[in-house]
Formats: sequence, C-alpha cells, structure tokens
Amino acid sequence: MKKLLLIDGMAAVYRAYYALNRNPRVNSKGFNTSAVLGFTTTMLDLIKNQHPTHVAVAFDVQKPTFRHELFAEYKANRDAMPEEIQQGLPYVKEIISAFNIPILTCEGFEADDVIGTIAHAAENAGFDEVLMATPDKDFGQLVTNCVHIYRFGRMGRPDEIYRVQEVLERFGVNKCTQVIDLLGLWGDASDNIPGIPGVGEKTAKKLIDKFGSIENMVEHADDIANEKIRNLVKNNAQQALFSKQLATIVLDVPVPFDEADLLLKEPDYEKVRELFDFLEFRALAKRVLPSAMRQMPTNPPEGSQTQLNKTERQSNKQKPADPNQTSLFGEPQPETPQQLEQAASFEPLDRLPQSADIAFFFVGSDFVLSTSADDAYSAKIGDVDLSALKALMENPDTTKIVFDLKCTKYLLKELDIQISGSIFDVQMAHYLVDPEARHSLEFICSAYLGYEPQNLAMTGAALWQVYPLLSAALHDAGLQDIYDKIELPLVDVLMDMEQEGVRIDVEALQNYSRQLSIERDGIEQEIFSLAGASFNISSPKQLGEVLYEKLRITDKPARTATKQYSTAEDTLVKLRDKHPIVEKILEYRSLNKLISTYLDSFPKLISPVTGRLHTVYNQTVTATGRLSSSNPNLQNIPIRTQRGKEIRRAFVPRDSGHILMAADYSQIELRIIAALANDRHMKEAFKNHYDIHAATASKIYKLPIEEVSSDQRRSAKAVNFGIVYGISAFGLSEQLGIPRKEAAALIEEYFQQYPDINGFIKESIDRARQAGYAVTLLGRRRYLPDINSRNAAARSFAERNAVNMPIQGTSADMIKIAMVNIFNRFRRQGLQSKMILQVHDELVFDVCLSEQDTVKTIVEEEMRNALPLNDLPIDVGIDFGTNWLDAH
DNA sequence: CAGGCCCCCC
DNA sequence: TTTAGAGGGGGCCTGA
Repeated sequence: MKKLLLIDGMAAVYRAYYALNRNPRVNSKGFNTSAVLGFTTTMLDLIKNQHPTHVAVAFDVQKPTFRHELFAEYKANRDAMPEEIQQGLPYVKEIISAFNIPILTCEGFEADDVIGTIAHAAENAGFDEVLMATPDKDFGQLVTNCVHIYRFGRMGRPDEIYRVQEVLERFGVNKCTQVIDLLGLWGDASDNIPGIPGVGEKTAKKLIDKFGSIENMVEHADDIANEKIRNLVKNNAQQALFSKQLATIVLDVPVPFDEADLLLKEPDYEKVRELFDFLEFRALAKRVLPSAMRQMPTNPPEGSQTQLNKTERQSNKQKPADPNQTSLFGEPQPETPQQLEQAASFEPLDRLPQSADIAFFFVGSDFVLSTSADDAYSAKIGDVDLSALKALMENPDTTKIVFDLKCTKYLLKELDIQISGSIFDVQMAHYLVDPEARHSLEFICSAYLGYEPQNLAMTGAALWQVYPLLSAALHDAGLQDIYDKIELPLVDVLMDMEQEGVRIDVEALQNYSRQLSIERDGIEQEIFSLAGASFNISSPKQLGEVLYEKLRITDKPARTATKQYSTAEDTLVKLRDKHPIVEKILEYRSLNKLISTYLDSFPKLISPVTGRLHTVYNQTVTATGRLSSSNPNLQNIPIRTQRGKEIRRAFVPRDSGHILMAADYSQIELRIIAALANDRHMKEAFKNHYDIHAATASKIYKLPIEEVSSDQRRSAKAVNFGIVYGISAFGLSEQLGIPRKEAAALIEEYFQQYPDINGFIKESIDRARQAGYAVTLLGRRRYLPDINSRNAAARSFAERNAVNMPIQGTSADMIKIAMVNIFNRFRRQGLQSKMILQVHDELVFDVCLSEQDTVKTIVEEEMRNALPLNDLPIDVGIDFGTNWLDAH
C-alpha cells in the first residue's frame, strides 16, 4: 500500500496563520509563532489522520511564474505577505526538514503545478492513492485525473475529502478538462482567475455543456443565441482563454520524482526539539517528542490506572510513539469516535478516592469525570451513585476543573450537589486570557493542545492537560485576581438573578401588542398603496427594489457592504422628504420591531414553572468584559421613544409587598475617562456636580455654563460620546448632521480644552502598540493584533479599541464588583430583596417594601465603593417604582 | 441554518 | 473602484 500526501505549503501556512492569529502566539522572545505553530499542527494532524506512507510539501518560489507572464495582473494586487508569515517561513521550512520531509519547488511554477506533476508521476509509479491538501478555493485549480483533494477546514482537520469524481459531480460536468473550462469562463471566487465578468455559474455551465471547451466556444461564438451573452463572449474571448491557462495545472514541470525521497521517515528528534524549544511549542513537544527528550514535566505516572475501566487512553494517542514503534504518529488506523465512545464504559463512581482532584464535564445526561489526564469515567447521570458523586464534588479540599461553571452548577443543582473547593473554569480562564477568541472546548483544545477531543473520555484528559497551561497563562497575564475576586464569585450572583427572573404583566403586553398590531397593519396597507403593489416590507431585498427601482426615490441609492440596496434607518432618514412612503416604512419598522422582538416574544418565554421571565447572562462573550444577556435579551429593552418605553411598564415587582428599584451609575464612562486621563478640568466638573455635557460645551464654546444653548450642549454631548468610542470627524458630523469641517473643528477645540484627554488617547494607543493589548484599570486585557497592521482600516479599528476597551472594561469591572458585594451583603443580612437585572451601568432590584431603606443604602454604598477612582466622586441614581419605567 | 441586515440597549 | 465611516452587544428574516 503506497499512499502519498502532498501539502500545499504556502496555502497551509496562510490558512493556519489566519486561524491562529486572532489570538497571536508570541513566545517569550517576542516572536510571533502563529504561522509556524499553525502549519506544524496542520501538517502533523494530516499525517496522523491520513497515515500516508509518503509525504512532501510544495512551495512556490518567490519569482515570477509562467502565470505572471500570461496575465500581468495575476497576483499583482494580492495583499503583501504579512510580516509574521515572512518571519515564520524559514522556521516552517526548518521544521519540515527536521521531520525529514522533502520540500518541493520549481522555479517558474507554482506549488499547484509541482503537486500536479508529482501526483501524476506517483500514479504512474504505481501508488495506490495520492492525496492533496489545500484550502477549498483552490481545489478547482488542481483537478487532475488522479488526485484526491483534501480541503483544510478547521486547523489540521480536513472537513471533507473530494474525490475527483465528486468534484465533477458538483460541477455537473463529465470530463475533468471541462472543469478547467468552466473555471476559465466563470472565474474563481478570489478573482485570481478573472473569467468573463458578467458570466455567472449558470451561464458558464450552459455554455460549456453546449460547446465542450472555451476554444470551441470562441470559435463558434456566433451560435450563441442570447445577444447579450454572445457579445460578452466575443468581447472577452482572449480573457477567457487566458483564464483557462491560468486555471490549468501543469503536469510536467521539471521537478524530479524520487520515490525514496518522499518516504515518510523518522524525524530528526534532536532538531525538532531544538526548534520547538526555541519556538516554545510545549504542548506540541509533549505530543511529538519521545518522553526522554521532553523538557516539560510529563503526565502523572501511569501506575494508578489499575482500578480504572478500560477507557481508551486517548492521551497516549496524542503522545509520541514509544521508541520501539516505527511510525512516529501512532497506529496507522485511528479509531472513529464511535468506537472510542463504546470503549469508554461505565465504572461505579464510589470506588474513587474522595479526596481526588477532578475534571468534570456534562454533555446532556452524559458526563465524564477524571482524576488525571490518564483516566476517564463516563456515565449517564441516572446510573451514578449520587452520594459518592456528592461527596467527591463537595469535598472542600480538592480542585474541580470544569468547563462553563454556571452551566455545570445548574446541572449539579438538579442532583442536589453543591460544588466546593478550588474551582478552575477552563472556559472562564480562557475568556480572561483572550476575551475575543472563541471559547468552545474544541477551540481551546486545538489552540492549547493541538487536537480536539473526539469523545467524552478525551474531554476528561483534555481538561486536565489544558488546566496547567491556562492556569499559568492566567497567572502570567496578571488575571488571577480578576478571576478569583470578580468572575468566579459573579457566577453565583448571575445564577441567582437568572433563577429569580422578573415578573411580567403579560396582559399588558398582549393588550399593547394588539393595539400596535392594528396600527402596523394600517401602515402596511398605506405602504402597499403608495408602492402600488404589495410586497414583504421586512425583506430588505424586496424593499430596496421597491424604493430604488420601482419608485426610484433617489438617483444614487446607497449600498450595503454586500452591494445590496441599503434600507437601514440612517439611509431612510436622509430620504424622508423624497417620498411619503419612507416615513411610513420607518414607522412600520419600529412598530414591527416592538411587536416581534418584545411584545409577542416575552409571553412565550415566561417559565411555566415560576411564571416569570428568566434571561441568561453570558459571562464569556464580550471583548471588553461586559456581560451580555439573551433568551430574551433584557439589556435592550426600549427606553428612547414613547412607544418603546411603554414596554418597561410591563416589568413589575413580584407582588404588592414589593417594589422595583433601579440604581444606575451616572456618566460612569466619562468619569472613568476623567480618572484614567487624570484630567483636571473634567474632574473639577464632576466634583462640582456640574451637568458634564453643559460644562463641556462651556469649555468648547468659551461661554459661562449658564449661557450654553441646548444645541451647544447636544454637540458637546456627542463629542463626549465620541471620545468614548474613538472619535472621528466623519462620525461626529453624521451624528450631529453638520459638515465634516465643523465636526473636525469641534474635536480640535475639545482637545485644546482637554489636553489631558488627548494625551490619554495617545497614551492608550501607544501602550497598546507596545504591549499588543489594551487593559482596564484592574488589568483585564484585550489583545489588539491589528494595532501595528499596515492595513489602515484594521489599524484604526484597533486604535479605537485601544481607547474604548479600558473605559468600557473598567466600567464593567466596577459594576461586577458592586454586584458581588451587594449580593454578599444581602445574603449576610438575610434580606428578602433580590437583584434581578443588570444593564451595563444599571442594576434593578425587586425590593421587599419593608427593606426599602436598607436596600437603598447598601446598593448605593456598594456601587459607589466598588472601584474607587481616586478623588473622583461616583454618583449613583436610585429610584423606586411599581414598574421598571417608573423606577427611572 | 447561516448570514445579512437591522434596530434595540448601554 | 466603491464603501465605510464610533465602542460593546442580540434578534429577526430570508433564502438556500
């Protein structure tokens, strides 16, 4: 059995780099290893999963290829290679060499051509199988008669295998060569192959079906019935022929085919170790290198496994082969997840020592529990000896490693188990270490361990393996305190709030819904008669066609990012006076939004058990440290418009013995700016309890504060907001509806008057540029890899984040601390009142009438003192009401 | 079912 | 060339 795996090196490097660099790997020497780590993992996984007997990696040579000559613009306007990839490339090649895998190149040709040639040579040499690994978009370029094409999906795990026949079937053509023709005519998605602009997939298929090839089509172009297409083809014949050449893989480039050279050999472990040491690929070293060569401490000894079940030891699979084994990458045929699942059989839990540290993970009613990276007990919850499990989980002296603590706690609560001891939530830790990344178990494992667990048993091992790595990362980034003192205790607070829920006056909602629905339906009819036809107003596509094609309300329709007609509110507002239909559409939209998002959905979401509405707070979503709320989202209940705010009337206290209390931080983000920037003028304004926007206006317009007009105050307010968001003249001019020049002048004046704020903005960006991340007052981080990007748009975005994140994040830290402290004091004092909602700078309480004063005092105190901003006063507004609207 | 678009909140 | 153009979220709808 001879099986050859060919990897498109550059494509793999790029793909791996972009997949990993969201959270850039930078080793202690400051070297960005994303590209190298990603590539290496991909290569090793491919070898492990595909178990080829022969391997090679092909690279382009960085010189003009024959395609450049054919088509001068080809690749000309591709982005420059990111610096990190450029720097990583030599290491990628060294690693490939260290694994004794040949690198194939051929001057004047691209990797695809080299691969095509080698593939054909291999087939002629009697290989049973030839596999090619490439990103999806390239597969069309490599249609040859023998190659099976792998598509890189997620890192290192090809999602699909396309055999040539399947590719052909997908295209609906019969011969390979026709795929090339099709591509030449139609072009490819990334515009490397231009095709004929205006010819789409369908047209291309029809033409190739009819003519068989582009050459034939060009020759008999007069036979094309459709005049438009006929002209297109005639005018672009040359282009189509070029495209076909670009798409054609050369199968006889001058590159030697040496079977012995391609044979998969033992790596040069010493070299691999040196490289991995330098790059600091610890997890990978653990996986690949023989244990004697590893520098990292190994897993716990394997002696303690005797009493365990015969769970498949997947961790061994991930480890290197033992020296006796000839193949580096474990047994040739990996088990399917199904087989592993069966192997992970149930073992009674009461045989476990009660003092063990444990990793614990639920999947539905299944769960896995393991006491080290080398064991795993999996079982159905119903089958477990609950008292043994309880003893284990409630042991205060052991460590519990979990994934998604809040969810785990809910499930354990069902079993009357309270988790105690030291708790390490892998998901939460990862959120703190890199908030913007994804926090699925799969993602975390593949990033930290280089593989994804395929079943419950592997999950147990993976949690154990990832624990020391994340724990170290948390500590190294100085995030331990935020974890211990804010996020971890917050879990109980959020659970309590979620379970408490909020009472909703369903009848009021339904009445209001009926009322608004009647209004909406009337407006709908008006719109139809104005448009002269009925259509789906909720479909931006249909609406765009009606507005811009049927009614032609403007000559220059605005377009969205995807070149659809824009029907966004901003756009429509500007077109208000062009046609009466616009106003109606805006009104329809707002009514429909209220009805579908709030009025009609809340009653359906009310729990039949508690009769109350329970949101879910997510603690690991936002990039800045805020919470988010969903199912339903109770952080976006209308308040701006009269119609909208009526919805808040339906949020009511639990009974006549209670009252709602809303407590909100006043101007918290501006206060935080004033504190972070240490701006004398702004601090002064806050200390004197001035209206901050009016005070700002008074500075900008150089007027006494009492002479500031409402328009001037409004402008000042917009600038203040702009500062928080990362101001731009364009944004401000849009916001205020003033010319850009005026907006720019306003900003200029602002910075003149508040030089410290300007300095703060510059410093924040500078610090983020140095460190690679932004931080809050307490050290919560957000990585900003694009802060040094050469792409101006990406860089500006990162720069705005560098300013905004410390502000928004500090405010989030502050209210989270307040929540924990309030919760604890309520509990200590045995209060009946409950905190029920959080809306970023506001907390809502269901207050027992007899506790009104106590609660008010506690909340005010704790919110004020949660995170003191030196000498800057923090104001908290508190109000009571018989519904949420009145409590404001 | 994902992605586009939109709109509600802070 | 044309669009976007202020930070952070979530939900609804369409169309495949």
